Amino acid sequence: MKEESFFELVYDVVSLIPPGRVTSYGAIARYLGSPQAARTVGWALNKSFSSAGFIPAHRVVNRNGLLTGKFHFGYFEAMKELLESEGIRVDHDCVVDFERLFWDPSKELDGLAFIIEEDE
DNA sequence: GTTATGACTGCGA
DNA sequence: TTCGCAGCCATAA
Repeated sequence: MKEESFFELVYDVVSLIPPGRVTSYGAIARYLGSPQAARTVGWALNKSFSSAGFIPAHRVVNRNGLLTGKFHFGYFEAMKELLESEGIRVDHDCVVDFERLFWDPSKELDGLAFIIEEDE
């Protein structure tokens, strides 16, 4: 069963991001096997608003820790407030201590009984 | 069916 | 240092 597409996997990974943590599009994409498919990750999140349940897309930022998709949340401070609500400090649309809060699925989920990457 | 775009990333000049 | 281009997957027109 792992017929899930790249698209579906994004939802799974993003949904697994623990509160107070953030990750990058490239990290997710890399975990899925295509580090350069980060664009698709962002695109998936864009649809997440009208697709799957709630996707903590606010925990997903670009490699610089910059809230690049903030303007997709309705208003610019929405993403920031969501992050601060989880204890993540955001300064000028940039995640503070981004590398410290960085949550890498290929690391955190490495070895865990995840849903994908185990169809063999 | 093809073409264009998108919340990205990495490398080259 | 900054600027520009190419690559990846999926959706929309």
